[in-house]
Amino acid sequence: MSMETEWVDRFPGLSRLEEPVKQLLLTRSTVINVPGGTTIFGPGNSPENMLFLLDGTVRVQQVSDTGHEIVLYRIHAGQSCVLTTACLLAYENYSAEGITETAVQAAAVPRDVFDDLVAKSKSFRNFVFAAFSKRITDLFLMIDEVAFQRLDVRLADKLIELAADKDTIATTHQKLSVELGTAREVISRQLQEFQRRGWIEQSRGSVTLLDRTQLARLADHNS
Amino acid sequence: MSMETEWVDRFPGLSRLEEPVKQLLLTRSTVINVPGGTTIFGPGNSPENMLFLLDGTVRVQQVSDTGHEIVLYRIHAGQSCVLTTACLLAYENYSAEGITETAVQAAAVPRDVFDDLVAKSKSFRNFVFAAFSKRITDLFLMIDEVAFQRLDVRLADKLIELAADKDTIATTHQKLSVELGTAREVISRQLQEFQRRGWIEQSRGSVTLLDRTQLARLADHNS
DNA sequence: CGCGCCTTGGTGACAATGTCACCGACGTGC
DNA sequence: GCACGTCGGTGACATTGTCACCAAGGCGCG
Repeated sequence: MSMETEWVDRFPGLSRLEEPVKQLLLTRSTVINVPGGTTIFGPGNSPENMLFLLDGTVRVQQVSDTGHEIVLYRIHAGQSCVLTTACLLAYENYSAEGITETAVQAAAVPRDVFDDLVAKSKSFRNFVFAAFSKRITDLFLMIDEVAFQRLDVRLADKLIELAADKDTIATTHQKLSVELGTAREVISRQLQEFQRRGWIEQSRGSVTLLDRTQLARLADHNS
Repeated sequence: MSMETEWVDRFPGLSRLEEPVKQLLLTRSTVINVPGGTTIFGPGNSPENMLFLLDGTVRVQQVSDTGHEIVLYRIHAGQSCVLTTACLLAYENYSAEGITETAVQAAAVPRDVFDDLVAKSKSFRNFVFAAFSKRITDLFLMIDEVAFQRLDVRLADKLIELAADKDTIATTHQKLSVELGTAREVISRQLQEFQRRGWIEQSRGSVTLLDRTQLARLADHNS
């Protein structure tokens, strides 16, 4: 019970909203649970609700008409799908899709409630615009990286990001190539080079970081 | 006089707003004129107003910390700087800058008026969110192009875009390389190849399209 | 178990693109 | 005329992308 009545307070960006706004969010939203590996939205599959992620992560990626894939960004617990949903509402024909990477718990807010909140609460407006701004500046950074950053630097950076607090990443060369928008062979060669230097260890379907310091040094060098 | 009182009606996205909203926009905004080549916003230079472009174009580009530059998008007459301005307000430390490519006439709307309009008018909200969505989907497309599209295809596409209705483009290889986020030498080689095929003609500081059909065929082939 | 079949990763050859160093041609200001 | 900066050309080389193909591991199924 307390789960459904207090999720707003556990949401970093929303906890400072006015009390009536919180109540509106709580009473008019539905908490949903989605298993991992589900496609939440994608081409021809627009969601009718705005989602606020309470737990889990959603991966947003894009399939090019050339058949290539690239991961655009991730939505973590405490963030909202506002922009993606808004995009879908405005432009049907875009190719990005959102996939749950883990089991996800989210609060679904209907479109009209969202519009109502934007109209009535200045702090909610700030929250929404801040989310948009953050996303756009992140996309700017991503364009810069894809266009100008060396691949070894980007891979080292991505390995550290994916490892988080663990030392072993359960992933394949293929998945890593989608993360960076490159080819599987290229990832294989770079990982071999990292392994040759003793920075990582590989086995089928997993990469283990041995020397995080050196990886970080490479990643930060030109970032 | 009629210029200052009717710009809202000449603005495609705003002409269908409610009458009171239009009045608010007109009375609380200032029409400004800026010469070409001016940096409207950039690092450490946040504008305090939202701009609605009445005439001219603004080029938004980014300087990487590696020294590379890339053009992110352009704002044309009839569009607004909403998102760029919003971004600047939220995150000071980003590296994009906006430069007027021609003499520009714009309506400047103070931040509090903008906020007021978002609160009061549903159609204005739709206008703003549509602008954000369009920008984000365009950035998605750009990431796809930078990551996966061949350079000859992108260059052919860009040449056609820059030519618009004319046949001769006044630009340098250096500027074209910034448009695509690549190196000047690469542009030089590609243009030589296009010239060898008889598709274009070059002279110092200008490119003339001779066979737009072939260029378009290359550009559309994988787009 | 043996047998397909898919996934995962390795490899070499080659193409496309990026980087670097350097050059000459052109234009501008003095 | 001369110095200087901009513009574009060139060759050598490094990095990255593409393609074709291969071998090992895992999985289901008779």
